[in-house]
Amino acid sequence: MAPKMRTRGTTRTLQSSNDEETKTNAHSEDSPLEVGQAVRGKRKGSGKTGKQESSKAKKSPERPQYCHWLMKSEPESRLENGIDVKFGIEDLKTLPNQTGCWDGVRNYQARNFMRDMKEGQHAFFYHSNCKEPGIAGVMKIVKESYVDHTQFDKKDVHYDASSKADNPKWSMVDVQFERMLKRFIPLSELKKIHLQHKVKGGSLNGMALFTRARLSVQPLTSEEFEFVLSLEDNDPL
DNA sequence: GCCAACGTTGGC
DNA sequence: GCCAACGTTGGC
Repeated sequence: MAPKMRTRGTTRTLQSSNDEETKTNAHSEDSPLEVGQAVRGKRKGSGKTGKQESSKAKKSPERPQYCHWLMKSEPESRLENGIDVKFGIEDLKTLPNQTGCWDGVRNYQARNFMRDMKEGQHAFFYHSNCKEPGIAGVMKIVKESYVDHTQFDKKDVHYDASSKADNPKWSMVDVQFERMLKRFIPLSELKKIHLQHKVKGGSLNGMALFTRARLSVQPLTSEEFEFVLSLEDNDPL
C-alpha cells in the first residue's frame, strides 16, 4: 500500500484555525469521479459524483491559491501497528504508470491543501523520518482530490472509525513520478539557506518546511519552488 | 469555549 | 531513542 505519507499525523494536521475552516467544508469531498488509477487495488472509489460542495460552503476567507507543493513520506521501513509504512520515491516509481494515490493523510490542514491541488501542478517528494531527510524528486498531480478509501478500511493503518461513508473526512490525490532531482537536496542545506534568507532576505525566508515543520502536505510559492530547483545545479552547500 | 493531559511528528 | 513542537481530546 501506499502508506505514503506519514500521515498519520501529519498529514493530518490542522492547524488551528485552518482546519476548522476547512472542516467546514468537510463534506465537500471532491468529486470522485472515476477512479483513476489508484494504486492500490483497492480503491474504493466511490462513485458518486459529487456535485460539489457548494452548498454551504462558504469558502472561508479565501485561501491563497498555491500551485506548488511539498509532500512528505518515509522512505525507510517503520512499523506502525505492525504494518510497514515505508513509501519512498523509489516505491512510487515502481507502481504502474509510476502513479499512486496519496492516501493516509489524517490532518485537516494537510487534507485541505490536497483539496486545493489541481491537475498538472507539481509537488516535491520529500523524504522524512530517515537518515537523510530532504527533497528527492518531483511529481505531478494527476487526479484531483477524492475520497481516501483507507479511512473505511479497518485493516489499514490509517483507518478512522469516526469517519462515515455518507460524509467522509479524508481525501487524497493521485500523483505521478516526474523526475528525480539532479541531486538530492538535503534538509540541512535547505535549513542553512532558510536561516540566511531570514536574515538577509531571500526566497526561502518563509518556507513552510520550517515555519510549519510538522505539516506533511504543504504549499510552496512559485518563487520557493523555482529557488529549490535552482539548487540542483549548484554544488551542495 | 478553556485548557490540561495526551498523542504524534520528525529532526537530531 | 530523545524530545520539542504542536495537534487533538475531553472534562468542566
